[in-house]
Order: sequence, then structure tokens, then C-alpha cells
Amino acid sequence: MLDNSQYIEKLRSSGLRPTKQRIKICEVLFNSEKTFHFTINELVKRISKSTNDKISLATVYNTVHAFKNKGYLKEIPINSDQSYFDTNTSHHHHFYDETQKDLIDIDDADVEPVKINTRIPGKKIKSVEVLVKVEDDKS
Amino acid sequence: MLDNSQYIEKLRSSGLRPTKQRIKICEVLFNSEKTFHFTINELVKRISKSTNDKISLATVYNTVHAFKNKGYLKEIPINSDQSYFDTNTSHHHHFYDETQKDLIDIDDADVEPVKINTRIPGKKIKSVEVLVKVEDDKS
DNA sequence: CAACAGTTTAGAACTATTATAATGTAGAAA
DNA sequence: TTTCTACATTATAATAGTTCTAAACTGTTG
Ligand SMILES: [Mn+2]
Ligand SMILES: [Mn+2]
Ligand SMILES: [Zn+2]
Ligand SMILES: [Zn+2]
Repeated sequence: MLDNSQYIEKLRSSGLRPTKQRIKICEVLFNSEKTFHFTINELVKRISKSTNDKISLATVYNTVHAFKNKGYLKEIPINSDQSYFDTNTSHHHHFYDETQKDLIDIDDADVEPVKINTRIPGKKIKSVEVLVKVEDDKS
Repeated sequence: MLDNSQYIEKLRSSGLRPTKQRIKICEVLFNSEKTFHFTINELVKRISKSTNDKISLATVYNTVHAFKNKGYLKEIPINSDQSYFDTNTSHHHHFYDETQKDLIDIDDADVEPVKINTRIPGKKIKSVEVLVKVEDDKS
């Protein structure tokens, strides 16, 4: 929970001009106690609920990608027709409920550290993500 | 490495009519010693290299989805503009080279079994997939 | 063979995402 | 404060992977 001046500082220190659109998007993304997952469309809805000034879809895409590049958001790899993002940038994994198309954090304490005992020469590891797909238990 | 009569049997026993398109796609997918990863476009290219009879794009999509539903193919979750499929349906994980947009199997022996010590009530686990993103090592 | 459900197909439709290019603005310099 | 300019926003078009449609075709069964 930060106030606007802190977002302005955060944006400035990232080399991003603190425009009113970016500040608003910061509020929507980071002004809540709990982190959450979202698609671009869901974010657009959250934004329009919390302001009267419309932000164009292109700006939402641009800003989400900028924040992702700066490390303020993560993109979660799922097979879906749309991208999912996460305001929780700490190391953790996910359940994906295929029935409800819903992402759920797995507390990092509930997952044994994933050990990969092999490497690709000339490449370095950027991330290690576990996705646990679940479905309704009919049995 | 199976011959056509075995594909015909495999298709029949799955409730799929053994059409010449499906048999051809079986050959392209399963007639090699090594398993591999592919996108729909790459599969279309492989098909046209190995036959003169064109198979329509819609049929390729239909068949890949049918095979996936029958468990003959897996879809690999990646953030990409296109879907990746895998002819290796045994349990294993992947490196994804973001530079070359290339999927590489991780031998299951090189990964400690992933233990998830929590569940979602009413849901059962369908799959547990580890994706290790790598990039060029410039350091 | 006849009948029919399942399959293939070309092409249209759909939709998430990206590109374009004109307009606007934050921040620094004069 | 005014000017300047690189960066940002925006409406809109373009792109592209995927799915849909509906007509033609085919494998299977009786
Ligand atoms: Mn998909
Ligand atoms: Mn993406
Ligand atoms: Zn998360
Ligand atoms: Zn694989």
C-alpha cells in the first residue's frame, strides 16, 4: 500500500515517466494488501471501475509490458488464449484450475525446492516455474 | 516406429476413424525414433515435406486436438504466441530457450520429484509441469 | 449397395496482441 | 515562464494463431 508520491518515485527511478495513466495503473495493481493474478481484460475492468478517466487499451498493454520488464509483474506460463500476469513477484508456483480458468498461488513453503541437475551449455536459468493443473474431482 | 496397420488399429481402438489424413499425421508424429516438440505450423511443414496430398490446416488442428485428448500428445505450457506440443507423453519437464524459442526435454532423472504439500479441496491434480526458462549467458 | 455419422475442407470469423502514426505531455533547458 | 524534445498516449488498423461454418466427402455398418 503506497501513496502516489511513492509510485512517482518508483516510476522515476525505473526510467519511466510518471504519467497519470501509469500512476493510476500502479494504484490498481499495487494498492491492495493481497497480490493477485489478472489478464489484460480483467485489468482494464478494474481500471474503469476505479476511475472516470479512460485509459486506452494500448496503454494498458504498454504499461503491463513495461512493468513486467522492470520486474514489477510476472507473466505466468499457461496454455490459454490469453496471458496471465501476477503482482506477486516473489518466488512461488501455481495451481491452474482448468474448469474455472483460475490461477491460485502455491505457498512456497508447500513446495520442495525444484532441483534441476542438468544445464544447457551457454545458457543461464532465468526462472523455474511449476504449474499444477487441477480439475474438478469427479470420482 | 509403427507401420500403418498399427496406426489404423490405434485409431480404431480410440474411436477415431482411420482416415488417410490421420494415418499420415500419425506417421509424421510417431514414425521417428526420437520424440520431438512442434507447433502447428511446424507440423504442417513436416507433413507437406512427406507427402504430396495436402492436408488442410483445419484437419491438422482437429487431429492434434483429438490426439491430445486421447493422450497421444501433450501440450506444453509456455508464454508464446503459439501452442507447443510434444510427442513425448511420458512424465518429464522442459527447458525453454527464450532466445531461440526452442523447447528442450529435461530427463526426468535430472529433476527431483516435485512435491506439492497442499491441495485444493474438490479438485484433483491433472499434471505437474516444471518449465525452466533459459537465455543466453552473457556474463 | 444404401444410409448415415463422422471427417475433411476452404474460407470466414474470432480475438488477443502488436504496430502505426498522429497528438499530447513531462521534464529539462533556455 | 516559455520552449524544446524525447517519451507516452491514443484510436485505429493490422497481424496471426486458432476456431467456426457449412458444404462435400468417406469410413463403417447393415
Ligand atoms: Mn491453447
Ligand atoms: Mn505472450
Ligand atoms: Zn501467483
Ligand atoms: Zn518434451
